[in-house]
Amino acid sequence: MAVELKDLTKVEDNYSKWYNELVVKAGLAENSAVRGCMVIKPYGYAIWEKMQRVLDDMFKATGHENAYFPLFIPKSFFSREASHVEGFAKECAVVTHYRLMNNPEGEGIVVDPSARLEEELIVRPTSETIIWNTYKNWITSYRDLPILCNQWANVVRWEMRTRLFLRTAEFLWQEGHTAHATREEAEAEALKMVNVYRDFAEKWMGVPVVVGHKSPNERFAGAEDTLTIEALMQDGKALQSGTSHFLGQNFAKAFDVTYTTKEGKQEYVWATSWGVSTRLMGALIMAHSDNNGLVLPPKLAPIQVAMVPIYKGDEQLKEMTEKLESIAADLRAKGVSVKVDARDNVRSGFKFAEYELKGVPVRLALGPRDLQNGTIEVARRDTLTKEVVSQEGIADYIVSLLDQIQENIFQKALNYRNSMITEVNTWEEFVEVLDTKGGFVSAHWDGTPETEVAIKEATKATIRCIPLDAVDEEGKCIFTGKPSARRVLFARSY
RNA sequence: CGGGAUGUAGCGCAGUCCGGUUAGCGCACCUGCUUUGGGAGCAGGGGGUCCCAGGUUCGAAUCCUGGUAUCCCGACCA
Repeated sequence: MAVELKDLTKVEDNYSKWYNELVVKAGLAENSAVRGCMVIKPYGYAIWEKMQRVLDDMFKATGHENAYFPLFIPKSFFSREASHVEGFAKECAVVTHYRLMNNPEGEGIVVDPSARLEEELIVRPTSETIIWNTYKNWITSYRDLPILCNQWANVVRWEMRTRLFLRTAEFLWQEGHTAHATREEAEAEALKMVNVYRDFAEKWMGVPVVVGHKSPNERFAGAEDTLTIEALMQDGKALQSGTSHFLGQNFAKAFDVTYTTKEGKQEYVWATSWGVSTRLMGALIMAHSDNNGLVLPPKLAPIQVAMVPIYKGDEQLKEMTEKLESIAADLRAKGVSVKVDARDNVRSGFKFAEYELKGVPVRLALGPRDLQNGTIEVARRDTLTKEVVSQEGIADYIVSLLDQIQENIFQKALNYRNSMITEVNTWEEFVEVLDTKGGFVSAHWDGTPETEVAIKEATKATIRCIPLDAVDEEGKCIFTGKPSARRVLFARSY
């Protein structure tokens, strides 16, 4: 597998190609025979599995349970919440028939026209409606609340244009759906979960994110408030990486979900929903990769340490491999995932390049010279540096090195991200920064949807979020000059 | 759905304009020998409904008509 990555460039369309090439060549995923859908290959899926496990633990630790709801949603459920259906209607896959038959007029198989469903089924683009239709049966009293459920599932959104991991017609995700007795409790839940996402992105993926509110234009269809984590990619575009919605009583009203309070009154239930998807894989790839390929944070890397023997002849191969296996055993005992690569059909230089492409954080190489000196070569993926160290205490050394790499990857991304938040006060500056530098632009906005739309039409930039930690600051909208109370973050985005 | 491009071996492509040997190249794959501290070299070998259907022709990967698929740029993207 000879691999040559093109230069990583900041030029927008080249970056797209580069990204796509990287995803395919690193063995993460590929386009499938089905339009807009992707095949996640074992190496990519291993990363996703690790993400799943960590997130799942975080959900459990915050009191949530897993459940599963149907893939198909009756059309009538789907249309109960007006703004919800409006937001999703244009991208739904619809099941209309339930049977095939042999083609009576020739070869092949055709849809049996007599097997038309009385009511069409929507392949879920998100599960609020089917879940709230179910919650109706689960909730009668304040004693039934809160309900804190999460679902791991696939969903389908028939997008016009798709990109591996970032926007695929089918994608994997988790969606949490909670029901609460009070507005305050539901709002706190939405905030709690967006902070879980922030922790996961920063501590596990090494991707710094800005947490904030979406503007009304960018809000989830059917939500009263949408909280988001926004990450910045290396080409200066933002990526919405996870969202947590306060749904108010919209779905409770649409599905008539009420409960009896302690005082015996009937009240509508308050709701949240929150989700992250395989899009996080895209964020992981685009936040850290370099011209040699992926750079994976140790905490999510399927292989944390790759070991490559340097040898001549079978005897040396055996000798080096044995030594490496014994070091590997020490590392495995400390919970490190290790691959000893004793393949004899590719040369060591090839293996080096391959593990770099795949983003393996640490590579060890052991040759006759090392065996004689009691040393081993340690190469870091994040800095692309190599050093020769003693085999003495190597396992502990590697364990702490992995921590250092995790931290370094995050710091590097954080420094970059911080350097890419630019405050501007005039329209000219705003346009200039977007066109030349990219990244987040912190600017005043008059708070109206009309202005946001106009800015989007003029520059393709949208409000990524109104940061939670935005300080109150009097200013004038860069577009209309009307008064504004705080800055918001604009960016071009995926 | 608009604008542009492409479909030839697992992948990437040449050949198509101007029809004519047995359809070719690189990578990958298989065999052998030599190599091995950063993507090995040499020799040999296997693999093709040239996207599909129809037409023109003595003869079509190549020309014509229709279909279809994919990609890029827009539109779309809670």
